[in-house]
Amino acid sequence: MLSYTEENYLKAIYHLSSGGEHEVSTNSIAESLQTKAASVSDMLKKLSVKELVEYRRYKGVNISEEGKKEALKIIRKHRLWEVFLVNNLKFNWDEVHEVAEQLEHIKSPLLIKRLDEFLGYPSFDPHGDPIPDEYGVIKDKAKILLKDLEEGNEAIVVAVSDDNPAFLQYCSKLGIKIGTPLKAIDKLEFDNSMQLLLDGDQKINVSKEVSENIWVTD
Amino acid sequence: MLSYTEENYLKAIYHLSSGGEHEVSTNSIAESLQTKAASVSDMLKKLSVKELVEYRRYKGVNISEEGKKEALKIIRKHRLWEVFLVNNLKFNWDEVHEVAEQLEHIKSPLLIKRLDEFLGYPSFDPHGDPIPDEYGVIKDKAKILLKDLEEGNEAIVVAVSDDNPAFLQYCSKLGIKIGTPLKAIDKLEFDNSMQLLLDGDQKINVSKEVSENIWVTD
DNA sequence: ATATTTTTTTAGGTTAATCTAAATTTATAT
DNA sequence: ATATAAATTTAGATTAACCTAAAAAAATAT
Repeated sequence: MLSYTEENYLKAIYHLSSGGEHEVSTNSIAESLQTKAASVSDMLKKLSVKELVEYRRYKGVNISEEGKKEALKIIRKHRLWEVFLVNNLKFNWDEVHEVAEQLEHIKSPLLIKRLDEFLGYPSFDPHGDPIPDEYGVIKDKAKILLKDLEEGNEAIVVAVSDDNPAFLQYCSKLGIKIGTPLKAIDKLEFDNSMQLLLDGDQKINVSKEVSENIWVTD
Repeated sequence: MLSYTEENYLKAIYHLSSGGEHEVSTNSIAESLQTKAASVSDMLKKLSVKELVEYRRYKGVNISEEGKKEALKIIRKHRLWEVFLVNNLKFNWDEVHEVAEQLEHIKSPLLIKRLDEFLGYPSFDPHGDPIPDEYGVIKDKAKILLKDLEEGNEAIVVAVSDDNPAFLQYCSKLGIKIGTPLKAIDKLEFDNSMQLLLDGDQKINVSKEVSENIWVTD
């Protein structure tokens, strides 16, 4: 049985490795979990003994297949709960992350099976992130970062970063949500901001920070 | 902010004192939480410093007003989640306690407000226990233990103990649920068992253990 | 009333998860 | 190629929650 803390480490490692493809550094884990590198070193040894990661001192870690399976279980729970909070409990999309961070650790396979059923087997959470199925399989849409959308091209918003409430509130204010059609009018060199046409009528300017946290279909 | 453990202690003390009326002994807390008396002594000192209980060495504890408030918040959450699990996720009444023991510790006032709303402001959980309102006020029905129902008297099942799945499964098997009408036909001296007429047609015999875990309206 | 039993507390230790500071390894820059 | 910087690990503490064993207090039984 994994502890709350072990689950959080696995989730962080999974995300930092973009699903297990890359090696992850001790410092990046520490930063992501708001803790110290020394604490991470300790935990990596522990996860390594449990064969959830492959760890060589000073060389970073790779998540193992078993570790990935565990991470995906937690991510599945997190995203299903987010759907519940938004669809059924009328939470705004900026209010769900923190609560889902708690709910994702509830241990009950039956609960998740029934919640999934209750929600109608959703494929995406309120921020456009794909929900792994019960076997951990993710069926995601092809997407690119808004900042990489070329000038003149049109696209549709399919996902946004989920962990910064202020960012999500700002998106709402701008009128950006999942499904919003937009066009890249102009990209400004000096500050890397972008001019966008939203919904075919509204012209807005978004900073680099914003365009790096929104994904669109090409 | 209370820890998971502190919350469990407060809840146990509240229940053992039947809502703050009685003094609670160290040993009874230890037994109820499946831990050792030494651990309880430590925790009581801690809760006492936080003024959640009034504690005098060797004299047991009384829960304070503040402690009672916290306990009721947790009990409210526990019971609301049980309603959700049974009404919406189709859990059986014997499957909800363990999961609710986890869910009750989720910290989000908005979540509970919205859950309550979503559920239609229920007053009782699936085992007939009253759900404290947002101010901690409990409106319970008058009820007596089935074992105290006098021979010849009729009554209706209004509550059952919630924490033993095997007991709840047995009740289901016997046909005992909330709302079941019954009549005390006979009380047997030698083993303290009772003969009951269920739903006006079915004759069953229940042990002392069973009749001490069912409440009825007199 | 005193001895015995029971209950409770204290003393001292363990484990998981954290930390700081120092040591070590790896990476980078001249 | 070697010095410096950066990243990482180790060493050693700390805290919360637990434990066992011994001591102390309270309850009980003769």
